[in-house]
Parts: sequence; structure tokens; C-alpha cells
Amino acid sequence: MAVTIKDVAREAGVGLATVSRVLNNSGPVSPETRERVLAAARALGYVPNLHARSLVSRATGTVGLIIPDITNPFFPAVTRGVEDAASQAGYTVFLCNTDNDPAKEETDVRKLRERCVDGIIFVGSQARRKRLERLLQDGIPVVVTDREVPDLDADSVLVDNNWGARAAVRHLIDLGHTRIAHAAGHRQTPTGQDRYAGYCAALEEAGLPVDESLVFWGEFTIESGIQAGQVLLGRSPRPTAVFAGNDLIALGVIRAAREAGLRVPEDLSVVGFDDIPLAALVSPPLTTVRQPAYEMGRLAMTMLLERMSGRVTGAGRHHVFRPELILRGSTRPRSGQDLG
Amino acid sequence: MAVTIKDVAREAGVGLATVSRVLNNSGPVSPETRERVLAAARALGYVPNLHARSLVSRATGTVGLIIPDITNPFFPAVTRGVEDAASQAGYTVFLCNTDNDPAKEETDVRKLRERCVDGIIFVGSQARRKRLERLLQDGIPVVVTDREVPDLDADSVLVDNNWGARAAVRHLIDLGHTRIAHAAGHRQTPTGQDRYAGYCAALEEAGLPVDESLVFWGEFTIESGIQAGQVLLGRSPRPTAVFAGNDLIALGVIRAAREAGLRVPEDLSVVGFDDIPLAALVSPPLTTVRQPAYEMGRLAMTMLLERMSGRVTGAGRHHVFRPELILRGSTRPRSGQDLG
DNA sequence: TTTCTTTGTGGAAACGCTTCCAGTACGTTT
DNA sequence: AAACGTACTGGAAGCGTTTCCACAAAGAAA
Repeated sequence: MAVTIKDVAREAGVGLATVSRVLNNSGPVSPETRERVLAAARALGYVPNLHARSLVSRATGTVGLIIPDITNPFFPAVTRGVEDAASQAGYTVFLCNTDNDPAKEETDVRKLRERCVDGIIFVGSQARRKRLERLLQDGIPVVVTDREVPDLDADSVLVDNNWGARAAVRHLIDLGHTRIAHAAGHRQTPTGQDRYAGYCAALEEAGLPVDESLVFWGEFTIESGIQAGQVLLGRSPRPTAVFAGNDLIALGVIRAAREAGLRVPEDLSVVGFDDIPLAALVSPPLTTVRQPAYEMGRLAMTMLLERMSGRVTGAGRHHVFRPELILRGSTRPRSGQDLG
Repeated sequence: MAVTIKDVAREAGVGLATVSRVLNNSGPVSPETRERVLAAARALGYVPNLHARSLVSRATGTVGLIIPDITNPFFPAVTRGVEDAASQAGYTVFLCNTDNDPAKEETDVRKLRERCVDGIIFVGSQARRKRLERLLQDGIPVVVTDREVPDLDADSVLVDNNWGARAAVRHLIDLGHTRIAHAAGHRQTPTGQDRYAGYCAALEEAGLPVDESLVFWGEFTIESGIQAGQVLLGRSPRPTAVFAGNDLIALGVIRAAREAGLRVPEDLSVVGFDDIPLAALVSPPLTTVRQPAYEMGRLAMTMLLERMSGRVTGAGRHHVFRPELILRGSTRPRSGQDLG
């Protein structure tokens, strides 16, 4: 069937070991033998079988990327960052979508193990600590990205969500808003929790009360944002600003506001989180907190490469990116008529 | 290091073959032996090594997905469709981004071969016919998706770009527009070419001339759309409508129009292509031609599964989706003042 | 009782590769 | 002249599986 090293050896009239030496530049080979082997390999269209190789070398040139959903506009950039760094180093990446489903996370990790990945980049919702710990124990490095996994001694690439949320809410406060709602994301995720905590912190720092009726927990989706908008804008007195758990939620809130006859930003200021590519393109362009998605992916893969190469050992290293508040058109100072 | 079948055999006090039989449900095993083996496997945390297995079974449960760029909002949905179908069937997918670079396409195909994928879904720019033909010859099925590869006898999942473009332009003509520009995509891609052809066909059917000065060839990106807008809106007499090669280009054109002081759709109607998730969310919401991205990915993977299972053999099967014109707010009838 | 199935089991070969080990044929040193 | 590297080469073991084959035990048929 497929062309093997044996075929090449026969074609070139040499032994198996010699072919291997030529192909891997290991050990000495005379120039003319080398040329003969190379010619034979070319003529036969030989492609090495990495599975066979990995069986002896214990490395597959393969990593796994586990994310909730590639369809969420935050993740393509992360994925691209991972893939670029991986590809450059000769690695290939398995993509897994979990939809934040712990069971799917479980089976994905297992599938990746069976396929002998050299490492895993994990963006998970719930804490799958047990499974990941097993990986680490077995010498398969893991880099946790975007979402913390508590009590796991793995490398991590995170964003200071608390800081970002605080900056966003502080911005709204600076604009004169006092009734600021929070259209939060998933309650079970560290991401959702940290942003909520930052929201509370900013309010408290400004001496404003935290009104739980102005907090809506949902998902990180547009649909959830619409729902949040409907609920939150129904509160009385109506909030004049909303801090959304991410950009999709913000877009949903804006849509709900429109349907309720409210203008953004005239009647309602909205801040998002992520700075997805199209945040700048919607109307009004979204004021938001930028996460360096591409860089996060790239760094995560870089850290993973360092672990896999064995250059880095020991306790988990943690990199925390500082997000950046991007001012655009969806926020403005509170107008007088909103009072009361 | 890792737990192998041999460890399980020793732990359970049976032979290797018996363990294999239990794990694969092949051949007869007594109930109590089976239980003993299962218990041993569980106790040791045994995970099978698919590489070793594939060496003898010649199947890896692995496929490759080659796309231009996951960061282009059309592809996440395709990818998700592929992944869902794959994952459901127990497969895992390698993701490769090529940036439409033939050299990268080449090395990606090679990498996937080395990793012994059971099949490949290919979305490529240029025709990499040779390489793909080799794959097919060697019994590795390929499904070409979204973009045709001429003269290749592989399964394909396509969209009738010509029809979609014609529908879009016909819509503009029905609205009374006569000077209709085309902000085209990549000239080397079948996609770009087919949409251009559809644009021409619609004009000709309506008895309108095709004015090459109203056609701008670029890339499928926002930046290219901005550039196209700047050029096309500088023509005199100014076009009153633009058919864009895809949604990103359309967004770029709209942005350029705004910067030139034009309102959309009052002064300029714009139609896109793809119906990316946020097309409905920008302002004005984009009139566009919808491609069923998710379904395309899913179908491509389904067809690939059929080939890999050997259930389907013979000549390439081709599925062509009929796109759908989605009317939204970026188009409207030509107003009087635009005349002349 | 003997022979034949059937059921359960283990050994060993094979998958494609790397790597260790043992060679051969040289030219260099003593 | 003998002894010793040194450059090159091939055989064979082993990586973790599956699968073919042989074999033992036991019940069914002769």
C-alpha cells in the first residue's frame, strides 16, 4: 500500500538503518549513498509515517486545543495564535469544541490522550482538575488559557478580568452614570465571576451600592444579551448604563434596547468585553475592554512548546495580560432627562 | 512510562491477546476474565495508544481540515459543522490555516499525510490538483469544500456562487439601479470568478452594459473593501449601488462610503455575500446572500465519513447549495437625486 | 470410549520506524 | 609490521497494538 522505508531501502540498495540515518540526518552517511537514498525516496514519493516514528520516539508533533466554541468570535483569534505558533514549530493542532459541556471536555481530553498529543491547550468552563492533573502526572504538559482552573499546577495565560471590568465600570461612573446594570456571562465560569467581582469593586470604590436586581446572569451569547436587556431595561428606575460580560452580550443588549425604543448611546450606554473584530464596525461602534486574543493563543502555544521541549520544568508559570479599555461610540455622559 | 496493554495483562493475570479481545469486543472471552481485565484497566488508568493501533489497523480516527483563515468569519461556522459531524463519529480534526498560500497548502497536506489522517476536507485558493490527486490515488479521500478545484475527481460541497451573485444584482436592478459596481474578491479564486460572472450575467440579462471601470478586484477582507469603496465611489458618474464579493468587503465599502459623506442605503445600496453572523447586527443590517456555512461543513464531513467507511466508492459526488438572498436594510430603491 | 466441535486462551508475527550493536574497510599512529 | 582509530554500513530488537494460529479443556456426537 503506502511506500515505506523498506521500499526506499530496496530501491536504493541499502539497509533500513541507512535510510533512516539519511532521512533524519543522524549518524554518518557517505555523500553518494545519501544522494541515492534521497533520489529513491523522491522517486517513490515516500512520506514518513509519524505514527510509527512516534512509537519509538515518544513524540508526535501534535497538540490539542480545547475551546468552548469556535463560533464565538473571541476564539478564532486565539486559535489562530495557537496555530501560527504551532505550525511554525512543525506542530499540528487538533481542534475540539466543548460547548462548555464537562462531559464533552472529558471525552475530548481522552481522545487527545489516545492520539498521543504532546501537549494540550485548555480553555474550559468548569474545573476539570482531575483529568488535567492526570495529564500532568503522566508528563503531558497543559497550558490553561483564558479561563483559570483553580488549584491546578499548570502554566496559564490569563487576562485580568477583574481589572478590565473595573476599568469599564469606572469609565461609566466617570461619565456620570450611577445606575449601572451588569449583563453577566456564565455564572459557573471564572471569567464570569471575575468580571462580576470587578463590577462590584468599581461600584464600591465609588461609593455606589451593588443592586443585585441590576445583575443578570446568562450565557456569553447574543441571545442571552437580548434576554438580559429585556429584563434589565424593565427595572425601575431604568439603568442608564450596562456593563456586559462580553461583546456578544453587549450586542444583544443594544438590540433589546432598540426594540424597547431606546437609543444607544443617547438613552443607554453600553460597554462590552473582548473587542471582537466587528466591535468596531457595528453601529454605534462598541466601547469595550480589549483582550489580546491572538497574542494569548500565541503565548500559550509558546509556553507549551517550551514545556514539551523539556527546556522548562518545575512549577506552573502564569502570565496575566492587562486588558485595555477601548473608547468608542456606545457610551456617553448621562443626560439630564435620564434622571429619576 | 505510560500504561500499556502489557501492564493490564500482567495485572489481570492474562495474556496480551485476551486484553485486546476484551477492549475491542472481538473474539470470545469468559465473563469473569472480561471483568478482571476491565478492572485492571480501570485500576491502572489504561488509555489505549491509537498510534500503535493504527499501525496495524490502518485507520487513525483523524481527519484534516484545511482552510484559508479561521479568522475570516465565514469559516468558524464551516469548521464547527465539520467538527460536530466528526466528533459525533468519534473522529478528531486537525485544523490548518493556509492564508491562501499555495506553499502553506502544500506543507499542510504533507503534514497531514505524515500524520496518517483518514481523510481531508480542503478549502483551497489555487488549484493544488497534483497533491490532492496523489492523496486520492493513495486511497485517502478528499472532499473539496466552498471552492472548486478544477479537474479533480473528488467529492465536493459547493455553493452556486453565480446564481447568488445574479440574485443579488438582479435585486439591485429591480430597485431601479443601473450603475452597479462590483467590489470583487480574489481574482484567482473560483469563488471570486463565479461571483463576477454572475454579476455580469445579471447586468446582461437586464440589458445593462458591463463597465469594467466599475469592477474592483481585491481580497476578501475589510481593508480591501475600504479600498474598493474609495476607488469605485470616485468614478463618475458615481455608482448608486455596489455588489460586494463578500460581507467583509461590503462592510469596508460602507465604511468608505461613510468617510466620503455618503449615507447607506440612502445614497448607496450595498449587497454582501455570505451572511456572516454579524451581518444582521451592523447598522444598517446588511442585505446579503446567505451561504449555509455550518451545513456545508457538516455535509462535507458526512460525505468524507461515507468515503472513509468504504460505503461509497467511485466517481466524485457533487453537492451544490443554492444560496439565499436575505433582504435587510443596506439596499433601497434608487432615489431621484442620484440621477446623472 | 473415541472423535469432533465449541469456547476460551496465550504466543508470536506484523505494522513502519529508530537505535543499538556489531561489523567491514580504510587510513594513522606506534 | 602491528595496533588502533575512524567513517560507513546492515541486522535486529523494540515501541504498543491487533490478529493469526495453535492449543487446552470441556461438552456433544459418534
